[in-house]
Parts: sequence; structure tokens; C-alpha cells
Amino acid sequence: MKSKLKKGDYIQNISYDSVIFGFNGAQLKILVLEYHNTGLYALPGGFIRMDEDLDEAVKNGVSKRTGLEDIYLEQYHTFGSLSRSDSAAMKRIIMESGSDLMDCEWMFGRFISVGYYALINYEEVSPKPDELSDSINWYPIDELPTLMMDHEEMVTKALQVLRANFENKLIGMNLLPAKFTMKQLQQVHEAILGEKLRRTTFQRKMLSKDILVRHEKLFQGKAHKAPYLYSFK
Amino acid sequence: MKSKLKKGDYIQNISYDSVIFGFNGAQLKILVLEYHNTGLYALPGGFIRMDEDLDEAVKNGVSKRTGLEDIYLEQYHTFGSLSRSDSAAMKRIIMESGSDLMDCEWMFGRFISVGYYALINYEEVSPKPDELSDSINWYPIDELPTLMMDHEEMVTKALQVLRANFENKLIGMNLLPAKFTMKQLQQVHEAILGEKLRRTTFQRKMLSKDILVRHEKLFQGKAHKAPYLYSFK
DNA sequence: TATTATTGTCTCATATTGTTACAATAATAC
DNA sequence: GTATTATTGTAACAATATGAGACAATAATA
Repeated sequence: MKSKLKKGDYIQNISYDSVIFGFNGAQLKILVLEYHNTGLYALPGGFIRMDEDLDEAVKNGVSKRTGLEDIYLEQYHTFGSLSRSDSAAMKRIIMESGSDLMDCEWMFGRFISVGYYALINYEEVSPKPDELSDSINWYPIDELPTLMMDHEEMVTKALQVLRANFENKLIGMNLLPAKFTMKQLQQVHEAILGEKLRRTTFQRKMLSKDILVRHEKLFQGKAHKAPYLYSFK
Repeated sequence: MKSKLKKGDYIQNISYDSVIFGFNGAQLKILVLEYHNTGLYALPGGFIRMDEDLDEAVKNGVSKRTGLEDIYLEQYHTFGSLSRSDSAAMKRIIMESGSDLMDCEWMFGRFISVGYYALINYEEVSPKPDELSDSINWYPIDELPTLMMDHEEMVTKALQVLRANFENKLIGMNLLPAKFTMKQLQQVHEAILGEKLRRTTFQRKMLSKDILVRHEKLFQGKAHKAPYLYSFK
């Protein structure tokens, strides 16, 4: 940690933060971390090395947090208001982490932060806290703890953009296992849109889009007709 | 100019660039400037002061270029690849401007640039070049000169986002005079979408949206029935 | 006063979406 | 085994939205 965050290695005054979405079958959740001994909750974020593409920096950072390699990432907004930076909070976090305050002075200035959201398959991940944080956990999007700085605004905006992008991009794909039932697909859509959808209309629309492959039926151990499994083309 | 761009005043390694859209009644155009004696064409851009919100910095910069006060501005993407920076080009621009190369050394490093697009009423603007540029002119979006660095990618992406936002936001509003005919409104839509629309269907859809106010008829001096004038609610 | 081009609106055809109904069926209860 | 249960897949019809054409209204011009 100490040597990893040396001033000269990073672009000054820029950071990124990530809203990492997962779906547990019923709810849309995001990853939130808690910094050591501070009671401060935050989105996973980081800095950009001088010799690194912005997209690469975010990809590497999110990969490290989740252990996943291929991650659906989308840049959605850059947050640049003066009031968003909070040097006092950053000082506490660095202090409690045991790092040298002098070495980290560059982190206490003003930061413009680029927001990304990620869509990942909930089941494949067991997130691990890093050196700065006590814990990193899934929280349903409507039961988040109070987040530091402008991170709640970041979540709100990420959800907005996710919903706006929803029709064009094939978003369900990234939140589900490779094979899934029509009901699961509908539940993802409902969780993201925040509303109930009509079953028959949803099914017809999905099938008419020519984006799904139908597979063998699932033996699912429930007392009713077994549904087909689908995957994306 | 010399003292205006002092290093300590600005956030290092961050800039903004703007795609300023206007509509002349037939074509969608954007503002492109040419730097002194370099043959380099670029989008209007600038830096962010240490004590200034990102949004404010862009608003002020675009206001200065266009002379307009209330500008519809939308942040659409942040460009952060390593390869986008071109220190040689920046050196030429600064050299030809007569500024001190040493004072401006901070401009030759790597930059992450936040892209904004603006929608303005073409008729109200007579853009003026600043100290660094020979000219600033309107160019139809499909007849642009070759732009420096990644500015062509910036235009492409701006158009993409503009089209994607098109249905939700009331975009025509910002490109037209306060009162306009249905035909003008249709022409804006056609210019942005890049396709012809059916007159009757377009009219029906617009009127059903309950966003327009119908005014008195225009005495327009053409040999046919005069159209109504409309404004946005 | 007739002609012209464009406008505003109507109608009918077609496509899309909402809603209801119902047969198929995999486990469970008996 | 056989009936029961909950859910699934699909069909059928209704309601709504959109595509396409027709036509009367009308402001300037010939």
C-alpha cells in the first residue's frame, strides 16, 4: 500500500468510482465498501496511473475487487463539482489505514471523478476487501447505507443511465448466468426498471427480438411444467 | 493570454472539449476553430480552474465563444486513452500563438478530456475566434475538415449520444427560435436523426405529446396556405 | 379569378401491444 | 397409479399506435 500510491505515478486530481451491479434472482444490488475504523461507506474507486488508459485503469480496478476478468463496464458520467471533494474524510481513511499522511497528501486535494457502472453475474463473485477497507458487501439498491461524499448521487445517476440505456443495450445478458429461464430474464428487467411487467407480453417481445436461443428444458424440481432454458445468441 | 494560462491556476491533466451544435434551417452544423498558422482544426475546448466547478468552467468557456448566456449543455463522455494526447501539436499551437513555451509546459503532458455538447440557436450567434485561433466557423456535420487528435471521435460520439437522448429530452427546443412552424420542427428532427420523416405521422405525434402551444398564423409570403406558429410549453 | 404549393386533418390499412384464456406438464399428495 | 397444484407456452381477440394516402383549406402569384 505505502509504495503503491506514490504521487508521481498517478494523474493528479482525477479518480474513478464504480457502481457494480449484481442480481441475486430477486433484487438489484451494488457493492459498497466500508473503510477501516471510520464508519465511512463508499463505492469502490481508485486512481489512474500516468501510463494507463482511463478505461484500462477502471477495468483493472474492478477486476481486482471482484476477481472477474471480462466485465461489462460503461462510463456514465464525470462528477466535477468543487463541493464533492472532502479532504477531512480522506485524511481519516488514510490515517486509519496506517499509511504515511505525507506520502498521501496529493489525495487530499480536489478530485474530479469519472463514474463507471459494471454489470456482473452475482453468483460468480465473492468480493474481497482491500487494504483500505474493512468489508465489501452487496446492498440492495433501495437499502444502501449512507455513503460518503457524492457517492449517493453517483448511484442515482448510474441507475438513471442504466434505465435509459436499457432498451438499446442487451443488459440482462451481463447480470444472468449463461443459461436462464424466461422468468429470470423478466425478473432482471423488473428489478432494473423498478416495475412489474406482464408475463405474456414480455415473453412475446423477447422471443420476437431474435436474440435468444432456446435450449433443452430445465429439470427444476418444482411442481409444475418445467420452463425452457435460454441463452443469448 | 500569457498570464491567463498559468500552471497553478488550473487542474493538471484535465481539459474539456465542446461540440456546439446549431441548425440553420436545413443542416446540422458544429463550430470548429483553426489555430494560428498551423492548419490544425479543433473543437473549442479549455481547462478547469482549481476553484471552479467542471460544469461552470465549460459553461463559461462556451459562453465566451458564442456570446450566449443560457446554453443547453450536456456532458456526454470523458475521453481518457493514452494515445489521445499529442504534445507536438500542442507545442506548435502555443509556439505560433506567441506564448512562452516554458510557461505552457504543463499543457504538453497527458490530458483526459471531458466532452460536452451544446445546442444553440444558430441565428443568435456570431462566433468570434480567441487569441489562439485564426477562425471559428460553422461546418455541416458531414463536411467537417480533418480534426486534430481525437476530436473526430468526439464528434461521432456526441452525435450518437444526441440521437440516443433524442426521444427523452426535448432537443428541438434548443435549436429553434422561440416560435417555429411544424415544418421547421420536422426539419430539425430529420437533421439530427439523419433520415426523412413522414409529414402526417410526425405532425400527429408532436401534437399528441402536449408539449406545443399553437399561436397565430404566420404571414409568410409564400404562395400557399400559411402554417401555424408553435412554441414549446 | 384561376393556379400553385403547402398545410391541417381525416380515413383506412397495417403493426404493435394489452388482456384473457387455456392446454401442457413436472412434481407432490393421496 | 391417479388427481392435484402451480407455472409455463402459446393462441385468440381487443385496444392502441403507426403507416400511407386522400382531400379540403388557403395565401400568394399569374
